[in-house]
Amino acid sequence: MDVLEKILENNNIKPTAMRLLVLQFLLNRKVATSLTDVENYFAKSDRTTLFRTLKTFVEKGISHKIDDGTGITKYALCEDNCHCEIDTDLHLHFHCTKCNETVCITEYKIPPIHLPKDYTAENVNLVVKGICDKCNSK
Amino acid sequence: MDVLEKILENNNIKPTAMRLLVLQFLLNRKVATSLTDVENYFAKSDRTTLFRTLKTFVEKGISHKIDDGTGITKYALCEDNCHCEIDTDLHLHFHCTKCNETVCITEYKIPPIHLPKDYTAENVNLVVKGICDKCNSK
DNA sequence: GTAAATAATGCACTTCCGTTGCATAGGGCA
DNA sequence: TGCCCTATGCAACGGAAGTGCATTATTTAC
Repeated sequence: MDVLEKILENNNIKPTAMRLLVLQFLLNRKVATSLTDVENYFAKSDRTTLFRTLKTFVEKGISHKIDDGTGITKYALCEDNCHCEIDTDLHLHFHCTKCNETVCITEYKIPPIHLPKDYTAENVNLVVKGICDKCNSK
Repeated sequence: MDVLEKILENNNIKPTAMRLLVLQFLLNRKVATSLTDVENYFAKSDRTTLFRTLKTFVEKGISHKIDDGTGITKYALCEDNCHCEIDTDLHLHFHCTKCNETVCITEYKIPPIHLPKDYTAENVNLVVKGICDKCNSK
């Protein structure tokens, strides 16, 4: 059986043609992807379908939403060693203001956050903006 | 001269009636404020004017934009001991998922962020979601 | 003081993105 | 084959940010 199909079925997602294509697209991209990105790539398909496909991926846990401060929701598949889908994990995302791409940086961990008394943390979103490695080496 | 006027004039903002009112409103609120919040409070005024007032405040440096992950842009005046308007400062914002309010937490600093090679950080946005002190003590 | 210039305000409208409702198509199963 | 459930596609909605332009207010020049 196809690797892509396996990924979907392992997460209780019926492997339709569209979903396999979107999954492959996300796998090939190393950066966080917006609905519009997917939409532009699959010009033939409907936005709603793609929207719901991404939503399904998030709900089933093979992808996670990223809020990188641009106001546009991004999606990224978690790598094997990335546990971004777990609420208690600390997400570190880097948004390059030059190429406008957002990447999930998994190799550097976020130090624990200290909060004032009586505050309870459920989720942490850390977005660093700046220039990415590719743009810096140009 | 009025304190409010002084604040505006010190930052090269012409102190119009509307701006003074918005400034006062922001001063009284201890939490981050969205355009809609201001709009609802000043029902008589036009949204565009309020939008541009907030924009002016940000441009002139007496307020800063907050992206708390709700998708709605918030604004907050910096307190005297808060340097949120400077790019190099590390912003820590707390969004309560119960009362839906976002506050600027200035008393706890963010540890320095380590990035992979060739990444340059210009700005850091850290949003912690959870339950705030008020909601926790209810 | 009047006129011209500049800035602020208000209204209308646009755009963008996320989202939902509903009808249709497709695939699995009795 | 026929039924059912899910996925898909089309249309439309809604919220929020933002823009263009005419009007009003305020400052500046004469």
